[in-house]
Amino acid sequence: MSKMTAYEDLQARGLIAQVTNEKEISNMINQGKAIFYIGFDPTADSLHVGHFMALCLMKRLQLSGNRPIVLLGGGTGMIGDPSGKSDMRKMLTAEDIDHNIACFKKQMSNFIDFGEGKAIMVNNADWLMSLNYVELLREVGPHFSVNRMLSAECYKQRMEKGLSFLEFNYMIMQSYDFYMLFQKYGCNMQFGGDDQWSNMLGGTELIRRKLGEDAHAMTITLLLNSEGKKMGKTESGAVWLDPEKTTPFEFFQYWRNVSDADVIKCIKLLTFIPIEEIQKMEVWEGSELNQAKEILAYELTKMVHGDEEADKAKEASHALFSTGTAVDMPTYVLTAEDIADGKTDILTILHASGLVPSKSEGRRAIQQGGVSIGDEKVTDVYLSFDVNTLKTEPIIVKRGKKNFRKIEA
RNA sequence: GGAUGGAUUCCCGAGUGGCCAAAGGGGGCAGACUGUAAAUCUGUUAGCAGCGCUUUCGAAGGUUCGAAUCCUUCUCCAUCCA
Repeated sequence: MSKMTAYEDLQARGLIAQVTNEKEISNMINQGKAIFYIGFDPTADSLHVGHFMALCLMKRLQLSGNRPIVLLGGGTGMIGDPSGKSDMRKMLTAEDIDHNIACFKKQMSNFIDFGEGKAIMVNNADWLMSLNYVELLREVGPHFSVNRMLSAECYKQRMEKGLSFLEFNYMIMQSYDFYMLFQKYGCNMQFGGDDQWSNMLGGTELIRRKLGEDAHAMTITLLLNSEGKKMGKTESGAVWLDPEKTTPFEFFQYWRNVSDADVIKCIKLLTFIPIEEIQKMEVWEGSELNQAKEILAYELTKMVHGDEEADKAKEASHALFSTGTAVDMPTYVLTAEDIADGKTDILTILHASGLVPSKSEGRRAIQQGGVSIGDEKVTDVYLSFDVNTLKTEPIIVKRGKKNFRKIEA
C-alpha cells in the first residue's frame, strides 16, 4: 500500500470541511507549494482549543513542506467577527489587543517553528489601521454585493438579532487581508474554521476581481461534540492552553471526560497519532473506549504542556480515581482568614478552596451527600477541624466525584 | 423622525398590588446506576451567622401599610412606517 499523501491524511482525519477547488488544493499541499495563512483574532489573553487545532493543521502542512503565515488580527480584533455569533462581543480596547497579541505570540512559538524561511508571523494592524475610508471604499467597495453578503450563512443568526455596521464590515477587512497577503507574500491559500467560510470566499473573490488571479480557501471542521456544541468549553469558560488559566491536570481531565461518541473524532482531529493506529481504536467498544480517552488526554496534554506535565496529570488522575489519593493534586493552604480560635469548619474550607462558589451551595452539597473527606461522606454541616491536626495531616476534600482539593494548614 | 411591542433569576419564559426568592422548561450541580462515558430516575439550583434576615424582576425616582406588578423620567432592544 502506498503511503498516504498529506492531503489524504487530512481527509482521513476528517479535518477538511470545505474547499474551493479540491484538485488544485490537494496538488499544492502534496507538493509543498502552498503558502497559506490562518488568521487569529486576539480576543483573549490565551489561545484555546480551537486555535490549537488550527495550529496543528499548520504544523501538519509545515511538515509536508508548505509555508505557513500566522496572521494576528491586531486590526480585525478592533472590529470583531460576527460570524456564527448570536450577540455582539464586547469591544476590545487597543491595550487589550496588544496584550493579547503578546500572549498569543508567546504560546504560538511553542507549536510552530518560526525559524528562517519556515513560517512567518504578521499583524494585520500594519495595513488595516492606516486605511483611508474613502479610498478603501473606492478600492474594494465595488466588488462586494451587499445583497450577497447579507445572505451569507455566517450572518444568519444576526439577521434576527441585529447586526451592526461595524461588524458587517468584518468580512471586508478579512477579505482585504487575504488580498494584501497575496500581494506581499504570494499567499495563495487561506485556512480557517468552518464558520469563516464566507469571509474567506470574500477574499478569494476580491483577489480574482482585483488581480484576476486564483487563490484558494479551505476550512477546518469545527470541533463539535455529538450534541452539536462547540468543544473546548466548560461551564466556567473555555479550556485554555495557558497553564495559569487551565491547569495541565484540568486540561487532562477535560479530555479524559469526553463522551464515548466523541473520543475517536477528537483523536483524529487533534492528535498526531498515525491514522492507521487510530483505525485500530475505532473498533473498540464499551469500557474499552475508556482507554482511548486516556490516550487522547495524554497526547494532548503532552503536546500542550510537555511530557513531564502530561505524566504528572496522568498519574494524578490514576491515583485519584483508583485509590482516592494523589501526590500531585490541587492544594489549598488555609489562610488566617479561614481560621478562628485555631479551628476551621467544613463550609469555610469548601468555600475558601473554591470547591463551591458559596457557602449555601456547600451546605446543599453536604446535605445531598456530595461532599467527602478521603473516603468518608461528610454528614455534618458544622464539622470542624483543629488547625494543628491539619498541619500534620492534610485532608483531601471532594465535592462530587471529580472536584477535590488537598487542604493544608 | 413617527407608531407599536418589549427588557424577569445562568438561558428561554410565566407572573398585572400582598399567598413571590418569583410557575414551567433548558442548562448546571449532587445522589443512585455505571466505565471518570451516555441514557434514565431522584434531589437541588440568590446570599448569609438555617427555620429568620439581607439583596434581586433594565436604571433612577414616586404612589401605597405593602410593588416584578401602578405612575413619572431615562437607557437599551425588536417590528412596522418614513
